[in-house]
Amino acid sequence: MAIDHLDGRIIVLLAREPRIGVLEMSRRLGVARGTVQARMDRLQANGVIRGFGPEVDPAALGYPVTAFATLQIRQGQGAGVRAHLATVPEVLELHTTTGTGDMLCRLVARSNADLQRVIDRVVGIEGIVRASTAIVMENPVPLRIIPLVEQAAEEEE
Amino acid sequence: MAIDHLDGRIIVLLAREPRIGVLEMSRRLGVARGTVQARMDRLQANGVIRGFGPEVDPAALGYPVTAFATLQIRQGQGAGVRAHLATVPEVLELHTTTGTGDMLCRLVARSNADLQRVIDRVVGIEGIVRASTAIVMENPVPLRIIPLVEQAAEEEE
DNA sequence: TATTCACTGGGCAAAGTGACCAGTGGATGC
DNA sequence: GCATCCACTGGTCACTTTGCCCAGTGAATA
Repeated sequence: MAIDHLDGRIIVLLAREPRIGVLEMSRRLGVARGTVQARMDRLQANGVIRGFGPEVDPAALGYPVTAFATLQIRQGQGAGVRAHLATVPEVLELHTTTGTGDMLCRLVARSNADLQRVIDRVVGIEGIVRASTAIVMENPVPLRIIPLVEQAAEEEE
Repeated sequence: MAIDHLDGRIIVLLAREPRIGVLEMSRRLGVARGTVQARMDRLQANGVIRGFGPEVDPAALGYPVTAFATLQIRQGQGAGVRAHLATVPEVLELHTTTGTGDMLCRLVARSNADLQRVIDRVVGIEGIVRASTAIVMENPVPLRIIPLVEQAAEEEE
């Protein structure tokens, strides 16, 4: 789906001040309220904006340790491993990737010691051949989308 | 920060129906409006809820390819590399991890072919010794937080 | 030329918001 | 035992925003 400049400004504005209302947005952007409303409906209908869920900080919840685990899966065991990992709350994200039948998952834990428990639970299923874990120290670029939105909006001018 | 059962229910409710208002939440949860309001203020003040930014789907924006790149950095060049990667819109996320002075970054691209351009741009700076990239095929567990919130809430009953 | 489409600017009732208030019950400290 | 603190309740208030409607305009398209 193509995004124009106004769409881009709407998304960026939403990202910067999420609690802003449609009326206030229309004032800031200098367009009619109905326009903003229609654009937002379209963006959501097209799946560009998936939702407005609360961004929860795992660290504030007591899970300050983040790690990425690369898993090597035995042929044909992928489905079982996926289902297993989905049941572990500390698995925040799971991807299957190219390479030697690998998966990559994002984990959190209460401490470095606790991470051992999480990993034990993660690998506690048939089908995982090998797991290698990298603990996150810093997060210089937290998950972001604004630069990409701006680029996408410019390309459709 | 400790989270109790009511906090947990508030977050889960918000995650499921993000556009819900304080009044409607208080009705669903069976508590007074002021209580929900006070809890939300506290959750945000404590950083548990970071915000309510729109969740934008890169695929819908025209970037359907996701990849993770592991970068090996030459000693002492970390700062420069970080700054460089922050300027690349396709870099959605960057972590420094344990291991041999490594970084892990999440990339998106318009196609597999376009990924080459993105990677060239990523590694186009002094200080990156080696980059290995894994392309994401499936995403069986998209970034989620609800199970963790529920676990954290139960532990504080 | 006729039609379609996005946008404007306006108006309406209904609902939600932020801000208050007094009252209640439980836990804590003296 | 008693006073104090705190979170919660249930209510009010003025104000703003929402969702929904409308007719009119200008640009692009058939």
